Amino acid sequence: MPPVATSDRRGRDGTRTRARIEEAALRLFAARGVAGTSVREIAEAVGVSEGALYRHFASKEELARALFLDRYASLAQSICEIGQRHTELSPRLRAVIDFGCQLFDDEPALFAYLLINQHDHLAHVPDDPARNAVAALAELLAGSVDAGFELPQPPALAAAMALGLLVQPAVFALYGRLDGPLSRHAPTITEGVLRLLRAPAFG
Amino acid sequence: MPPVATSDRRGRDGTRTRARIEEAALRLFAARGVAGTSVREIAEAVGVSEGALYRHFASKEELARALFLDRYASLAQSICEIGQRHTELSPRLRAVIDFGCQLFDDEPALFAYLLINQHDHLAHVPDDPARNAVAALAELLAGSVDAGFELPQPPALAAAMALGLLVQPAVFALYGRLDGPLSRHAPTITEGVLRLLRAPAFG
DNA sequence: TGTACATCAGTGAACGCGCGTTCACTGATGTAC
DNA sequence: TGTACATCAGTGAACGCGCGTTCACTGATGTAC
Repeated sequence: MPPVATSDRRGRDGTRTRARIEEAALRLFAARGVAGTSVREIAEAVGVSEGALYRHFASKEELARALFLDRYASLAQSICEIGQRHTELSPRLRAVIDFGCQLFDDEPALFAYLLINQHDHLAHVPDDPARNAVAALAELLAGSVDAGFELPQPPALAAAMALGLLVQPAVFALYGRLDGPLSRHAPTITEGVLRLLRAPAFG
Repeated sequence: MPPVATSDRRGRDGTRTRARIEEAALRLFAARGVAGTSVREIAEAVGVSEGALYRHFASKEELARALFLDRYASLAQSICEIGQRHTELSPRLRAVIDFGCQLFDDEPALFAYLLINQHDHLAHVPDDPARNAVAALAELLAGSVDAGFELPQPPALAAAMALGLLVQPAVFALYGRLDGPLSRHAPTITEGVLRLLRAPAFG
């Protein structure tokens, strides 16, 4: 019998536990903040001892950071894939805004966690568009300047403003200043970004 | 001799100390976060004992909240005043964006503190435009729909998108993704908001 | 196949440190008469 | 004006609690031969 591959191990494989720790931590961190969540609470939510947590993460802080960097990277990945599926600016924007709104509606805890804790981890995110959602978004814009569009300058400012048109409504939705699922507003947001980036008809 | 008015007391008046505590706390909270700043550090920065701090604030958490609510209210106040100085939408937008950029450049710690800690305190901000900067901004937009403008709907979404055009560039500036003082970009941001809110020439 | 050993996810109790907070006290200033 | 008392900002030492983290141990599973 050939040696069993590592990924096929059942009882001794902690992959599933690690995933459950991440899920519970994400939910608790989003709801009460990292400082407001104790290791005891995470362990209790998962149903393991506190010590078990340290088999998977060196510290609570490392858990919070790994969580942020992982999720942020997979967000970046999704944006890059949108760039591969569409080449022109309009459909790219439509797709990425639809995706962002849907993500917000489907996983509010993930969105809230990324939003609230960006300030603690953003400095540790690489510039690589494959792992950095903002870099991926900037590339999406700069890499597809079609006829009829004239991005505000510098490009980083154009990216910031376009992102703001999506993120700030999400923040409003998070705090109840904006009603309903965010997806409902996706067309208006898309229209707003198009207006922003479109070359004005006049001088 | 008539009794001395309370506000004229010198040695027993803690007003100055309270202000110094707020200044030091704002600076430290902005740099290291509320959880990352101890009461000992604040007291040391001010040059008083830890106990003295509790003459002015019931707890560290109350200090953080009072700081947020006060500063947020005075921001709202400034926006309201802009609404009184200008009646049409264009000059209002220009003035409020100039003001916001200038504030960011002049008091980065204040801006960072409000930005980073909004998620902890926003739920405790009243809806009154005199104390709520976002409500003040919404009023500024909704209360001056001139010819040539047609705000996206609902009004809260228009306010969110307009705010995003200013706040997200500020976030980028904070993390070094956008160069130079924010004021340098104020004209482009203003132009962006105008494009967003202006009725499209077509359909 | 059977036996001895290795690996490692998870346990559970304990540790100790840093934290926010308290409190009896001081001394300067203000008030009453 | 002088004296006795009240007020209150600030002191500094102490407290104790909750926290993140550690560690010797267990037991299920995998490997060698």
